[in-house]
Amino acid sequence: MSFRTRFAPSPTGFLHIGGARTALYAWLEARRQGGEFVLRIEDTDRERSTDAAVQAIIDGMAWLGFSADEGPYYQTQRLDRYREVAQQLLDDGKAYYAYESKEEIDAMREAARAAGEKPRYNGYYRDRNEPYRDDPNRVIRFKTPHAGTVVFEDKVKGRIEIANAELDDLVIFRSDGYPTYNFAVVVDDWDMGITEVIRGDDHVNNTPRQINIYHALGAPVPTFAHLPMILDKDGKKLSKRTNAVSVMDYREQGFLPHAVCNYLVRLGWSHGDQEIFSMGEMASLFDVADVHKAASRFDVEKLAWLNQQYLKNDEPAALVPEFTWHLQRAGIDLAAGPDPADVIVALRERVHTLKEMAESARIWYAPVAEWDPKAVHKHLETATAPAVLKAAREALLALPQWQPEPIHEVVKQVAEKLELGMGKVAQPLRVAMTGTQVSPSIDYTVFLCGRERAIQRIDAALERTQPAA
RNA sequence: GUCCCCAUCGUCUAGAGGCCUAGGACACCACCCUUUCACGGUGGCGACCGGGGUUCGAACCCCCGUGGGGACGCCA
Repeated sequence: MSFRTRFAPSPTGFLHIGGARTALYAWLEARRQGGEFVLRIEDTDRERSTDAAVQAIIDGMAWLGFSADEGPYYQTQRLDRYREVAQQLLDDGKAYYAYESKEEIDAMREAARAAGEKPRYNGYYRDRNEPYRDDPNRVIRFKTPHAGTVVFEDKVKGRIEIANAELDDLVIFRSDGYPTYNFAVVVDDWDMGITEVIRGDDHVNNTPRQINIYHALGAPVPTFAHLPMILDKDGKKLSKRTNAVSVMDYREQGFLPHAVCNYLVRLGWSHGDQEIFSMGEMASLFDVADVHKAASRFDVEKLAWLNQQYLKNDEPAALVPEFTWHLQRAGIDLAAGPDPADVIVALRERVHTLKEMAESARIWYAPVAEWDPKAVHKHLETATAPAVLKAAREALLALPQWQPEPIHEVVKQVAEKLELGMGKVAQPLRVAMTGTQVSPSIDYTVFLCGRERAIQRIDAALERTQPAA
């Protein structure tokens, strides 16, 4: 049978970083195995599910650079099928109706806990064979075997064993007529021919229950791979309050989708000492079976480093669309300045994110916002600055080709002509162009201003110099 | 409380009994490069949770402890 896995989020919010990793791993695994990756929306919780969340999940995946081969399927569109399967279980005597109220069940759990046991349903209606009654508390419960042990070989966790005695008769159909998660997943994964279930390890404890249902249904049991959690920097659960949790938050912060995927794939998995993986390499090298068992912490610093690696090594043109998105977000008028690809070349070694890059780029799209007094004092109010600026102005005006290389020559020639060090020429020019003493290399800084704007800025700077004594 | 799982530098990890004086990466520090800021280069700091076994030999295997996480819903 061909390999099939799936990503099955419940649409109750954005695509968070943990879900993104689960989806990525499942997608990667499907790629390597030459199988399919199915998207299924688990929307049986009608209260919390929204269409907007479904879209957010799909958009998040698309931004990261992958998508489902099949689906999305919606559980709410498969209700008849769940009813049919539940009825079958009822007919086979493998499930039964139960009528306890919430309060009664709470009391049961309380009693079990008081007795030092796991809080469980006591199976009151299990073998009572009472006639069906139309009761508002009516649910369908699954007959979990009393004896025996469920054992499964998890691809990441290894052998996991749980005694059936630890389990109780779980509800598979709620009183509102909707199936519960543990039942719907099994029916879905069976119907959809899923051969490998890849999901978060908060589901390990559900797995034995689900395996019992597979058995009761006579369905083939898929293999399981339970991924450890992602923790925050302090080893705590990722929370909305203190961390960026939505993948789109990472976009907002200026990270490249590719860098996020690369970071995620290295979180709990490795391939020797390799740090940088193209999507293609990931797809051919990644194997869930090699994923770490322990949870790992999210380190934005390393993500930032990875992001810069991509900023530096990607083709600038390939970065332009995402960079443009940030420029626009920063309220920068693209028409008022240079080609974004040139800006990328100038800044990619100096920033870690596209957001920073957009901020730093502002100087070439809008007027100098303010003159740093220290910069002005140190580099403009000097004996040599006026001569430097005048010489540069003249040479730049006459320059046949407005390109970084010739501009660099101009700077060199001015330095030679006035018998000054490069710093004595570059710094005043830099302050003239930017109002600060920090910027990319002087040739690019001038180049990106454009000739007209560069000359204007030199004139403005000249007014701030002190007349040579 | 009960059950399940986990445990190598601050962080991500390599390590599948001798190759380990424990390797790489991020971060940090120093130096070099340099027209600023960076990039880059070189070097440094820095870990096998504790205790028992098994073995000629253990980061790797077993047991106990400790610590951490997860689950115990008519949520998924």
